[in-house]
Amino acid sequence: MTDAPPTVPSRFDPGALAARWQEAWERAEAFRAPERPDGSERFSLILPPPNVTGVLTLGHMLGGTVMDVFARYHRMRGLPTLWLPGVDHAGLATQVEVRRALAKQGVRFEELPRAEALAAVEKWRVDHEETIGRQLRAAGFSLDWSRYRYTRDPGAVRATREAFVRLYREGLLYRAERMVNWDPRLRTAISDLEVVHAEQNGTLVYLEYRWADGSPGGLEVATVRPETIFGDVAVAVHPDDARYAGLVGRSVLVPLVDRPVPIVADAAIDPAFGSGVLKVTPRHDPVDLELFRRHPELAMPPEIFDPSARLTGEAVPADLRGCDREEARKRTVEQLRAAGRLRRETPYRHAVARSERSDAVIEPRLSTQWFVRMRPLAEPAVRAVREGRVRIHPARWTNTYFRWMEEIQDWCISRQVLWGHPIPVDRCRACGRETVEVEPPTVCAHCGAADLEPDPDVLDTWFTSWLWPFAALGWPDRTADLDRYYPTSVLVTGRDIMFFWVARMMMAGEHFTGRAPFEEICFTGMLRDESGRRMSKHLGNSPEPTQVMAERGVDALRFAVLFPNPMEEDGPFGRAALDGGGNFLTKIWNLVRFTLPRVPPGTPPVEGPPGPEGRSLADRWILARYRRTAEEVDRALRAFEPSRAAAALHAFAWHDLADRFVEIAKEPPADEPAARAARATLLYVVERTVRLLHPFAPHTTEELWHALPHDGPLLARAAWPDPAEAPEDAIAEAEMEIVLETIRLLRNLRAEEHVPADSIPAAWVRAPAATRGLLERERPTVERLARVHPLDFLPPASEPPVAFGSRVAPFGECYLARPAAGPAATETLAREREMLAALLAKTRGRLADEGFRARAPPAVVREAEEKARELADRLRRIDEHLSPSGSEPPPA
RNA sequence: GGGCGCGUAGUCUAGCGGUUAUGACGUCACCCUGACACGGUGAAGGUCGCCAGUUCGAAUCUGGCCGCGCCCA
Repeated sequence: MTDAPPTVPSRFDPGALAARWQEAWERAEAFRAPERPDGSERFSLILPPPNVTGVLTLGHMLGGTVMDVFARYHRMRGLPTLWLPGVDHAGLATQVEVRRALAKQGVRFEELPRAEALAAVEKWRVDHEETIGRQLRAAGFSLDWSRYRYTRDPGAVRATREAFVRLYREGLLYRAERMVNWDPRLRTAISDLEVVHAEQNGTLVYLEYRWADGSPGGLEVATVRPETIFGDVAVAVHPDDARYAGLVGRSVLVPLVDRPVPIVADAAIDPAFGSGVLKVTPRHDPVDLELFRRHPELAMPPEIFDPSARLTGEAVPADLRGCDREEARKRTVEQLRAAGRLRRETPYRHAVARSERSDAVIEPRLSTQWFVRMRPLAEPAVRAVREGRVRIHPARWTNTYFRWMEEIQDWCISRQVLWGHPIPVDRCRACGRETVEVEPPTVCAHCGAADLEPDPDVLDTWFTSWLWPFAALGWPDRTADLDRYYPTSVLVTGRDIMFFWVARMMMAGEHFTGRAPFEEICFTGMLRDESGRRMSKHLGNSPEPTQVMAERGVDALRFAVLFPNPMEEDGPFGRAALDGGGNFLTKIWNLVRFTLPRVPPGTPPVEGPPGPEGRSLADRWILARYRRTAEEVDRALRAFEPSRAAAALHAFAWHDLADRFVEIAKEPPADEPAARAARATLLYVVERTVRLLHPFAPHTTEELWHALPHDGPLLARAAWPDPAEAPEDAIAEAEMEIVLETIRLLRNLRAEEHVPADSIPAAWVRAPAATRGLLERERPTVERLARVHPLDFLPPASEPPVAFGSRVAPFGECYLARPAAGPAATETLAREREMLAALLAKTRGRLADEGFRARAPPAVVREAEEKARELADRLRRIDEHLSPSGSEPPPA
């Protein structure tokens, strides 16, 4: 209840207001999900944990806003709602950051003692964790901080070990020597997904491998990696390649070291590549490795690179040992040239694999790592989507999901880095067997010896992340939260981590809990800058969200990322979008400022729409429009299309409510019941609109709601409006359409006739009785909004007045008295005639078509006939205006 | 190379078989009208990438071509 007339400051200051309400929500624990809620419906989702070391980007703002809209919507609908926050330790990414920071101080991370290195990372983590938390709060996200989790907290540790142990015991984990993607800068294996391929200019080098038996000449072998010749075990040709028929079985000498290797035949060789002879380096090329495995007669290949991809080992000439790949390549080529073994070099464009993390060129490397067998895990995850238990939005990504799942490769999960979850495997020095337990063991499970050596590696961060939807809720324990809020309702994330994370979570969910981890998957688009480039840290074109917030406020930013961006497409973000959001919120602010003085002191909180007593056409119309909008918002939000909901509210609030209804409401009706109804309708629609906008612009609406008569402590916990409480009214909508069209035509005439702004000319409408009745009833509105006076009416059959600007509407004609002498401007009318004539010809053409009459649905034919009749009528009336034979205008 | 998607006013975008193709930004004209100039009113601006086909009817469906983007090799 309000005693004094409530007001809001005339200036909209989004900054101060946001901080105030964020604090109020947190103090009230407004977003704390009930522990043991009643009922069966609930809404839950997890925040995709941002990297603990990073900062929030605008991309996070988009995803977070989408999630917040969903969460706030369902919370207001009364569902127990959990939105769980958390951060990801992002092992490798974090270590890279810390390494870089230390390097600036002249400290080499690799040279620090293990304990010190770990402490440095841990300190970094703690510092940055706070930043992330602050940013998430500043964004206004309605997260349940009481359930905050971190991917290396004790619960996550246990969940990770549990998952590993289960997979191990189920035979879905194995340790094996495989070709992996090796990052020589970070000196660790990484997964296929962390590798990016890019075209690059290189050189194809043609080498001469001379005959081992001393015959003159040799074979020409093309390679882009001459420095790897020391790892060769063979050269290979295609078995059907006539050029080399009969040579298979002979041997050639590896240049520079003159080690003999055999010539083998293999169908995988492309005869068109280079000379059709390929060197075989099994430890450093996946294709070569496969070939090697098909040829058991070949010798075990030598290792020629150390973990930093520097040449090493007996097979490498002493003077090249210790060189990195670039250096080695240069020097090898020089030496080959000097030795006369370099036949030629040609420019060559080829795809180079780089580490996503360090940008280092990947060195394919045969090494011993832990792998997850993915195929058995993929099947249930595919089935969940195929059977419709999980739906992907936009649906077209479903195919991509299936395709990746079908071609899935085993997942390399061991990393040779310091920071992360240690691989929970201990090897017994006594018996050599592995002990794999959830609780860290002290003795060997097989021989009981207390001489255990832990596995030196750590797990890929995603090995914890893929458990997150249930691990963050307490798994492997059967907690109340897990019981209540799992599976989660929806996952919102970017398409870029569909394979990294989404698909793997699906697999983990199905495997460890027997259920898919979410019911819906929503992929958001990517934000692009004003010149259309994708925003990325790399390009430096992604502004810092907190800075953008400082410009127009957090709500403006939320609107800016959401409103112009349909979920399925990448969307532009820039000045225009931000201004669009800010301007809209200013509009809403002023809408409430207009409303407040019209709310009498002591007005109780809005409970429903005002009764029908005294309702004007405009009142009925705005209620009907409001209802349509509220229904569309509900529909869109349930269809996971938040930007459509935002667009519907934007259009309604600005154009129907502010531009039309408020303009009409400025002149209250003379009689008290009607005036009361108008005020009550205004208050009702404005209050409800503020509610509907709350999920999109929570801070601004919270502030405004408190200025309006309200009930309850916070809008964030207030009820979502039921659209059906407002009456539908198709008649009011149709009638109002005629009134607004009349106003538009008269305003149009004013502009065309250059009527001065302060002049109020007379106007006439010639229309059939029903329309005339309607416009007579609404005369004050038309007169005021069109700025004409008086508005009079002409009978339908009357001669049209001459020398007046005129417009022809479907329902009648509008005339405006011109203030000055001179011919009426008829260009617009003539242009309209032209357009209508063309349309009429087209419509008549259709009607003349036998096929159309025979095959089109009768309703469509009838519609066309109606259209033709109406167009002919309007044309006739326009012609009357253009060549008037009419009488003098009636007296003004 | 394989797959997926997208080409609609200067820019971004809605529509995805049947009205005069939607809205925003920008542009032009008029207006500081009593919540808002971060505003109001009005206007201009489009052979819906190109070519065939299906259909009584195509921006919308199909095929081809051209251009662009993304993912996977």
